[in-house]
Amino acid sequence: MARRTKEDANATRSRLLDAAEKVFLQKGVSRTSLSDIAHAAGATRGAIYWHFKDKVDLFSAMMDRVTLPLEQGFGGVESSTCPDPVQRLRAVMSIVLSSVTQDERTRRVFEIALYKVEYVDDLMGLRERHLAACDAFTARLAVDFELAAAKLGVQLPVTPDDAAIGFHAVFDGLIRNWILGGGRFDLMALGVMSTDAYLLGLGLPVVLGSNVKCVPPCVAAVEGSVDVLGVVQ
Amino acid sequence: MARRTKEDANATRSRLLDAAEKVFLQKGVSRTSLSDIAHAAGATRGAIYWHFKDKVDLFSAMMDRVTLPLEQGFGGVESSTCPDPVQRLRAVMSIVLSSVTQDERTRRVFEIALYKVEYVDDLMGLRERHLAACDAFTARLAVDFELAAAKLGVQLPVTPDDAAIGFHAVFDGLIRNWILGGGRFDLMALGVMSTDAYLLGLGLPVVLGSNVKCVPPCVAAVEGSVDVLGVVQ
DNA sequence: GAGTATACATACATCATTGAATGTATAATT
DNA sequence: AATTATACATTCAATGATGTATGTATACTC
Repeated sequence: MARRTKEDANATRSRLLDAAEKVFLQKGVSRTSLSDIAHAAGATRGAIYWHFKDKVDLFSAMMDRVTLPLEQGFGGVESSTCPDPVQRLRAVMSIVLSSVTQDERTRRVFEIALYKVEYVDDLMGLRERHLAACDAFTARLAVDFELAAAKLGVQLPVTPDDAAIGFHAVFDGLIRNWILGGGRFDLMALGVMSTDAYLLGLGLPVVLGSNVKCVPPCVAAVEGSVDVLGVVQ
Repeated sequence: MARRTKEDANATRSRLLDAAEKVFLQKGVSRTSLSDIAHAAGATRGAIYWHFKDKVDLFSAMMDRVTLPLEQGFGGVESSTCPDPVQRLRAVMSIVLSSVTQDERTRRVFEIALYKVEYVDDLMGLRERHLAACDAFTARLAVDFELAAAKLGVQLPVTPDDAAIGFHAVFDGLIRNWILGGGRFDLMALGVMSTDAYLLGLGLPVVLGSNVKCVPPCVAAVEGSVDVLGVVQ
């Protein structure tokens, strides 16, 4: 065929990424050939090799479409908009869960990242990046745990770091099982209850299942909230 | 070569499974060829095709070596040996965590199941089986949550089923992150603390981090304890 | 309006993997 | 002791998948 305008090219790129999402989810990353993706996008492998270096590059771009805006929006819950550290912890959790439940693309990419790809070789870089994001996320959580304990004058039974790891594990596990089961339970409701129970058990005063306050408006728009990669696994 | 004795054949089969574990962990399931495994086992593909139908069959056999004994030993924590439902919940969790931390093979196979395989096509049967085990596991947890609430005369803030899902999510998430990070934190200690905090937050009386009692002797032997598949994801 | 870079499509060569077919030496059976 | 089934090893044909090379039509530059 022929050369398209810049917008056409971008549209093609998006169609390729959309197709990749679809086919990756169906067949798994390793079992889908570039030909599969090209066909699903109504194009040929030529288009893929023009826009991307190889399959790993394509996969990374697909992930970036979801994770980058989420990493960007990490500041959604700032101390300015949400002064109480405990409520901030609850807000962060709520934001992550809503991004998974509300945004279809986020959910699909999560499912791919969780169950349809093997973290080896070329994809190992992704694992490292993920681990780093995970660390940054728990580090941020740890700060709020420490602030909360100090503010309330309570002594946590564990270090802030450990408290953060456990907190992270709660909704990490919930998200995984929610996706595995195809959304068989109310992720938002159970997520709030479970993390509240955890916080309460650590000695932080929360009313079980009470409304999550100080969630910024951006949550309604779902896009862009908090580092979700740090939650995936 | 020539025909071996029955024991020789079984030894070969075991060596093939050992090699599969090793190579799957290194290269991921889809990227390892049967030739890779055969070579690692000091054999040829002929041996593999003799003992197994194909790669999926080999993979299933490898999983069975770990999961079957664990599914078998589900009764490790019976009401006879552990009469208190809350302590039973803690014991079950403790058993699962110790099997992961103590048994090298279990840990390896968990890592493969979590990060080195794609749940698609042929492997979908495994996903279904896993989901069923997961359901059975949470159903059992739910029973103890209900018994605990009744025995203590407390009203849980959630249904027993939801309490079980959350409980499961806690150490499911912990195990995942522990494996991802290569064992960077004390899984046993953090697992006990986190689940205790969760139970306490739900209104069940536990002393945070107290010793887990009524763990049967079989835990020391690690092998065979509880349905771990229901924990994997 | 000629040339060039762009945005792909098509064609090709290479390589790896698979399943099956066949070979074969020996343990078990009689 | 002859036969047979076993436990593999070896060989073969077929299939894709990949990366690259090349073709080509058109948008853009001058």
